[in-house]
Amino acid sequence: MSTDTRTQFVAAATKLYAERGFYGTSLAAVANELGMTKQTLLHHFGTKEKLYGEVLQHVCAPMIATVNAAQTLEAAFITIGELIGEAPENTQLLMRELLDNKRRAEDAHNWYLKPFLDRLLGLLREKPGLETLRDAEALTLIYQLLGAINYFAISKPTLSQMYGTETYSAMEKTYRASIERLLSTALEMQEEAETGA
Amino acid sequence: MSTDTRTQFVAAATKLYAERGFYGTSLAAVANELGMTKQTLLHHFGTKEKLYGEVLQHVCAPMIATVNAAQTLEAAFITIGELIGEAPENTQLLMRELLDNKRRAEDAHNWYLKPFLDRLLGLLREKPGLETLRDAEALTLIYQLLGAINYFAISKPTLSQMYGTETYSAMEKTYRASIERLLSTALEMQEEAETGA
DNA sequence: AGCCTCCTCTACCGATCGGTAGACAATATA
DNA sequence: TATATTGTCTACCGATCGGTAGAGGAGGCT
Repeated sequence: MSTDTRTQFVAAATKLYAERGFYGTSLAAVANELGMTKQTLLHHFGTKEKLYGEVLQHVCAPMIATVNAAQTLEAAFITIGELIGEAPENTQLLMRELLDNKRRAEDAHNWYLKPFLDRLLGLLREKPGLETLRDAEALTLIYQLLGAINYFAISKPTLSQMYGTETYSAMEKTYRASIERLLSTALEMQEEAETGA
Repeated sequence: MSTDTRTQFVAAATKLYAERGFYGTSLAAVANELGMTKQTLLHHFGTKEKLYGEVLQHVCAPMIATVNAAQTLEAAFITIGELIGEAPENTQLLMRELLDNKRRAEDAHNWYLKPFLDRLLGLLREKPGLETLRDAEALTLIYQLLGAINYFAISKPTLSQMYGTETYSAMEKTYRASIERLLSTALEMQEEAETGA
């Protein structure tokens, strides 16, 4: 079975796919990370696409588990932020997938994160006054927050170079508090709009 | 000179780089879009990297011009939203650049959008009470908004597939109003935090 | 012993990659 | 007419791509 070798390959592939993207990462490069040949890699995974599929699942699983365990929307977003901080390369990989999956529309990849989004929608609807929020409004709200978090996460190299690493780490410190304020305010606004309408 | 052929090439390259990324786009594919050979393309641009550089400049220029023309931060974000709506592939391309430029850190590419960000910072500091806002706080605020807008823009295919095109177009309708609310609320919050501290 | 499954390897395939060299036609300049 | 510049082309280069075929070692099972 050698689950060990497989998981090592998946970890190395995650790193490289995140850094260079699917097309920028060769099988030989992934195998080289472990000092092995690409043929060994192919023996375990069959094709490059299948390897990518496993990587995607491996990246999505902890995120889905995290939001499923969260009791409130606020808690969910806090743990999401922590996950991103621990493994920024996962965020990078998912962002690339978001950009690419127009072309792989028919594949199953797209759906890996649907439970994640559905859980966030569910948590949002548990808020008093928002039980009957429609998909469009709820998704809009959640996407604003996800966008703010994820975009910041992938901008580290750019921001560090433009404004210096000191400025960037200062941003990191204020960002979490800022996101929490954004979340609570967005919820209040949404609530008002609902009851007002 | 034949500026015409060059601009045609740049337009075709923009489209393909946005869709497939730098590594997923071959010179032959770009040339094929105009029914020409890759050698003709190379004759005009020298290397693939140089073509990419011109594409990047061509994408950044209208965004910088737009925010420079804007009188207020709100107006700037509204026109940014319109630009993204008109040419979503440009957003896609810039997002890819954001993911990739960790590797091209030393190149000049990264700096194409710095005037854009600096202008937004300047507009933010024109707000009463925010004149002395530090870079970190100001950038955090702006990045949340840019993140929310851009992330939504590149999620169209995914969201359309997951929740249907009707839900997505409903989101599009509410998104702009939602962003404006987010912006005004963020400004209020920031103002309070400043004066309170 | 013999067999079998798992794993890693060398060697190779056709296709495609970015890039080079140089022929040829068209236009402009003199 | 002769020359120079520009633009497009065919033909080719070495490198690398994803993937295939098959040899052979290591260890467990009967």
